[in-house]
Amino acid sequence: MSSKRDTYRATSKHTAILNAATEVFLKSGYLGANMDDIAKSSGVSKQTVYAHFQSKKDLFVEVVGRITDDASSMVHDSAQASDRDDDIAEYLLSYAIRQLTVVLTPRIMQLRRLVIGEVGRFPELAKVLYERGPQRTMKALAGVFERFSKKGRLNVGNSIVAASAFNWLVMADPLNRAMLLGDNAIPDADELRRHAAEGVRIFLAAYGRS
Amino acid sequence: MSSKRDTYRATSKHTAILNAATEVFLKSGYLGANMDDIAKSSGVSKQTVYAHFQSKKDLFVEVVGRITDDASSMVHDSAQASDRDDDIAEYLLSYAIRQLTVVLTPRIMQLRRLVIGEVGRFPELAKVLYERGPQRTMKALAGVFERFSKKGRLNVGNSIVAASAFNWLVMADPLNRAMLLGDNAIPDADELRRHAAEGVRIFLAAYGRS
DNA sequence: ACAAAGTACTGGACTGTATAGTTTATTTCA
DNA sequence: TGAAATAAACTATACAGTCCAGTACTTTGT
Repeated sequence: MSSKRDTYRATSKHTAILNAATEVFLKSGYLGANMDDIAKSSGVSKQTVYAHFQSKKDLFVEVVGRITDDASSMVHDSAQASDRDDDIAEYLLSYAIRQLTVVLTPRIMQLRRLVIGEVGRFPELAKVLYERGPQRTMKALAGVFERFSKKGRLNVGNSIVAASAFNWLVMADPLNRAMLLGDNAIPDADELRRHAAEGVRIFLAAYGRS
Repeated sequence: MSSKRDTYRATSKHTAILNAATEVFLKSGYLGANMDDIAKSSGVSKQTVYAHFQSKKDLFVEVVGRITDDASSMVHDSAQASDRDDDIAEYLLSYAIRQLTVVLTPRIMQLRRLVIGEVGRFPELAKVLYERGPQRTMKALAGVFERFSKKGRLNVGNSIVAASAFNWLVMADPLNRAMLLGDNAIPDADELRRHAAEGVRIFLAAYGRS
């Protein structure tokens, strides 16, 4: 806790450790990872690792927290051009494709697997991943839908319900396939686009106004 | 391999070991589980465990395979009353509720977490889980949809695409919540019914014929 | 029926290895 | 000179898998 900068402990080593630990944990899981490996692969002595992080658990929590944050902002940074009066179908399609493209990467898939496998040991991490992942996405979408709805361009009762429907219409199938079948099951850009388009079509059939 | 019944090795102990191992693996994960615990909790000596199963890996594979099979048949055994000329909405709703009720149990959720966490070490198990889970469901649904479609009561292009859409409209949100937020996030029967109804509504808006 | 022979099982000690975290003596560098 | 870092040895524990000596059960031949 408190501050890692109590004295002049090198920032570069701190991040070197975090980076190495990230790779090791992603590859081997929490129990499978080993602190000697992490130290060696950070180019740092084991003692230094323990100078920067109190324990394996602490290190793991920081690692997962950091990737989760990074991934979350990657998803939500680009584009928020919500209010444009363009074709709604167009808007939803590009939203869907961006979402799919960002989330369906080996790294984020592996993070999900890791966190899900450790729900028992680290329930907090999974909760945070849910909040910064699906939940954050759905809240953002719900806001957009409400605005569209007020302009009479969408017919949405409960905007959160609609957002969840849209989100999972788009994400669920490829996400679940990739989770269980591995990175080879990640669809290519073409398939992604077709899948996203069908999701948009279904959504607009249920919530559209025209 | 070959046969466990080469001689008169007791079936009761075999299943006692499997049952105990199931609990231990579900609770602690693959690496977290420990063969002494499994032996003790089977009421059997460690030597006997190794007489019935060659190694921890073998035992794990059998355990996961067995729960997967059980779960899969639980989902697919009850009801296949497809061709009845009832209300389609009614049919879909009951299908959805049954599916949700069977899958959203702590045991099956924990199995999914376990298998997902071990995709790296045991990719085959995850593949089998996918095939006997979502894939099997979607194939069955696709068959039903095609029949409805031929009778002109549904307007489905690619039946697999439609089946996937329906399946995930119904399953994705509660499944993902429960995966990450734990068993407390499993919705009660009322919530389940409302969620299923909205899924059916969306699906019929896109694929219905009326 | 009965005994001999083989098979299953037990309990516990044992081997070998892995690994989280600590300690110590030494070196680097500001 | 003094904090930060290093390397390497060390502690303590955990655990997969094996070995062994002895007990109990099942089968088979008579």
